[in-house]
Amino acid sequence: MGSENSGSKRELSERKKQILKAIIEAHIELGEPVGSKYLTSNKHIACSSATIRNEMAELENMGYLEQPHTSAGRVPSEAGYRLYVDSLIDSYRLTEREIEELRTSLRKKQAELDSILDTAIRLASSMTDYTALAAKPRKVRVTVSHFEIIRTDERSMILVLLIGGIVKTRAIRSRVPIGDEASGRLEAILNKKLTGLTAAEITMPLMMEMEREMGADEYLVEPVVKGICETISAFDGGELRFDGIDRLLSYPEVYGGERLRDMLTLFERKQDLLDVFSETEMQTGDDGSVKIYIGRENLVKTMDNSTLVYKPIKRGGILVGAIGVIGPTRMNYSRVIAMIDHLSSGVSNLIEEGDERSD
Amino acid sequence: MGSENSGSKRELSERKKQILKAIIEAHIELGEPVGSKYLTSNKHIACSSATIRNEMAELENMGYLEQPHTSAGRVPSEAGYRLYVDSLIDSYRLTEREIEELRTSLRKKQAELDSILDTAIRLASSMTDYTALAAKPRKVRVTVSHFEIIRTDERSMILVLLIGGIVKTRAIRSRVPIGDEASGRLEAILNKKLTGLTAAEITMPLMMEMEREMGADEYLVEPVVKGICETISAFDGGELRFDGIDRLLSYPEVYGGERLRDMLTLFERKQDLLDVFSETEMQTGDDGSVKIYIGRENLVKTMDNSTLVYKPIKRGGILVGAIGVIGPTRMNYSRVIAMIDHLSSGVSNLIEEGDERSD
DNA sequence: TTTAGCACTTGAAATGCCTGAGTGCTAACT
DNA sequence: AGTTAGCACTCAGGCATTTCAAGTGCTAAA
Repeated sequence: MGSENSGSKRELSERKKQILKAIIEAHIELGEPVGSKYLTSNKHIACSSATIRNEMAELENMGYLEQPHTSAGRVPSEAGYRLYVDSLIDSYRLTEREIEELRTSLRKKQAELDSILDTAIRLASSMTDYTALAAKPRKVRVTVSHFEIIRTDERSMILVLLIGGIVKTRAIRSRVPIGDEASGRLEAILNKKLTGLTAAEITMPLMMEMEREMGADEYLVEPVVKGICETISAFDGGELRFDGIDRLLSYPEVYGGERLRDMLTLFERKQDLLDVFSETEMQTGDDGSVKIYIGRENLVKTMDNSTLVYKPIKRGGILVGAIGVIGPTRMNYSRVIAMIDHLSSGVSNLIEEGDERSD
Repeated sequence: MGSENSGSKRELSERKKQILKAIIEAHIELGEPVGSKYLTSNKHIACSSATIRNEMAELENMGYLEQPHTSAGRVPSEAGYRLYVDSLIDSYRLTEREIEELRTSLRKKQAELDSILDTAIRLASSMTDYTALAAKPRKVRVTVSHFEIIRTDERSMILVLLIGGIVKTRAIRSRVPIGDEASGRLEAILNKKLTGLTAAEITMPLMMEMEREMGADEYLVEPVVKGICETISAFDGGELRFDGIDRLLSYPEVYGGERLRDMLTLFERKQDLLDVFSETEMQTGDDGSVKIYIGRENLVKTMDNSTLVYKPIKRGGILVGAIGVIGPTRMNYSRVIAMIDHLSSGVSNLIEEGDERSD
C-alpha cells in the first residue's frame, strides 16, 4: 500500500526477482513453504529477514506468492511459476553423462516409431523422476496410401494398409476358398478405388461399383471394405502411452487421496489428455519448442496442481507426436525442460535420419 | 487343548463351515473384522454369540481365521479364503443383463486379438470393479512363417512378417534406389531361407549365403536380416495390458501408502507379472479352467494381500493369452470368478469362430 | 531504507482420557 | 456334553487439551 507498485504489476526490482527465484527454487527442492529466515542463508540475497519479509509481502500482493496460512512461509503461485519459467529460470546444462545416456539408449532402438516412443518415455520418466507420456495426435484426415493382400492359406488372407507411413493389418477369413487370382484382382481394385479416401468417403455406390468389377468374387468385397473402414476409423483416434505412473506417489502432498484417483482415471481414460495435445497448437502451425502448462492453464480440470511439459516430435517437418512429462507444479523445471527438449529432438532426428541412411 | 480337533485339520463340522462362510462373506462385503455378535443376525446361524465365539476360537486355532488385535473381530486368513473358494462358495449366476452386456460389448469388436483383449479388460474391470489385466504369454519358439515386402517408394520398403498368426512390420530404407526386381528376389530368398527359424538360428554363414544369392544387390541383405532378427527378438517377450488401475484406490486398507507404490511398480515393470502367467501351467498342459491365486500363493512378493483370478484363452486348442482381474484378498470371489469365466470363454469363442465364418 | 525486536497467530505433534466393540472365561442351564 | 448368559479385560479410535516452533506483521531504532 506504500507509494511504490501496490498490486499493479509494472516491473519487478532486481531484488524482488532474486527473492522470488530463490523462493521458487527452495520450494521446488524442499516441497515446503519457505520462510524469510531460511532465505537469508542464500548467498545471492544480502539483506535481513525483515527486509525479505517486506519484499515477500509485496510479492504476495502482486500475486506471485501465496500463504497457506498465517504462520507459514510463502509458496509460489501459478503466476509465480509462470514468471519463473518465462524469465527467471537458469537453463540447465545436461551433463556429458546424461547426454550420453540419452543417446545410447535411444540408438539401440532403431525400429518403428512406436518402440522408439516407448524407449523415450521410459528414459524421460527415469531421468526426470516424473511421469512421462508420449502422444500420437489425432489425425485430421486418415487415408490409406497403399493396400496389399497377403495370402496365408486358401481361406484366409491378411490385409495390409499403409496409413501415413504406419502399417496396419487386418485378418480376413472366408468360408469358401479364395482364388489367388481373385485376391490379386481385389488388391488392384482397392488400390485403384480407395487410396486417398477417408472412411467417410467410402460410400455404398463405390462399394457396389467394386463388387461389379470383382465379378464372380464379389462376395469378398463387403467384408474387406468393412474391415478397412473399421481399421481406418480405429486409427484416427490418437494414441497415448505412459511410463512411471508410480512416481506420482513421490509427491503425496499433491497426489494424495482423491487427487491421485482423479489422476489415474485421467490416465486411463486417455481421451482428455489426448485432447490437450490436439487442441493446442500441435495441430496448427507451431514453432516446435518446449511447451509448458502450469496448473490452471491446463484445459483439464484434474490437472491444476500439475504441470505438463512437452515438446512436439516432427518428421520431415510434419508433426507425428509429442513427448513430455507431467508432475507437480513444483517440478524441477530447468532440468525437465532440458531433458524433454533434448529427448524430443533426439527422437525427431532419429526418425528423420532414418530417411537418409540405411543401417 | 480340548478333546476335539485341536489344530489338526480333519474335517469341519457343518456349523463351522457355515460360520466361516458367513464371516468371509461379511468381511468381503464390509471390509472390516467381523465379530460374534454381528453373526447372530445371519439367518443361517441359529446360536448365540457365545457359541459363535467358541467356534471362532477353534477356527482360529485351525488357521482359518486371524485376529488383528485382541479386541477386534476376526478376519479370514489366506487358508480361510482358499477353503472358501475351494469348497464353500456358492457359484454366482450372472444376470441376463450382465450376460447381455458382455455379449454385445464383445461382439462389436470383431477385429484382431489385440483389440478384442482391450475391450475385454475394459469390460472385466468395469463389471467387477477391480483392476483387470490380459496377457499374451511369452512364446517358446518364435519363427516367421511368411515374409512379404511392400514397396513404398524407390528407396524404401516395408517388411511384413507373419509370426504365429500375428503380423509384424518393419520399415527398411536404403540410401540408393532399390529395384523392383531386387526386392522381389529378396522376398523369395527370405521365404526360402528364413521361414521356420528362430532368431538364434539365423547364422552368419546363412546370411552370407543369402548375400551370394542376391548378387549385385547384396547390400540389402544385412540391414534386412538385422531388422528381422530384432523384430523376432522383440516379439518373444509377452505382452501385458491393464485397465482400471484406479480401482486399486477403492481399497485403501490394502493398497495404501507403500503398498500402492509397489503395486504400480509391478504393473509398470510388467515382467514379474508376465512371469506369473508363464511359470504356471499356462505353458504346459492345462485344463483351461479359472485359476485363483490367493495372497502368498502368488509367486510375486508384492502380491500378498492380493488375489489374482484368471482364465486362459485358447484358439484351436492352443493357448494364446489369458484374461483376469487382480484385487484385494477380500474380493467378491463368486462374482469375479463367474465374470472371468464367462468373459474368457467369450473371447475364445469369438476368435475361434472367426476361423469358421466370414462376416 | 534497512534492521532488530517483540507480540501474535496458528498448524502440527504430543498427551491423556474415555468409550465401545469385542473377546475369553467361568458358571449356570438344558 | 453342548449351549448360553454374564462379567472382567483389552485395545484402537476419537476427542479435547496442551505444548511447541515456525513464521509473520508491525513498530521503533539505526
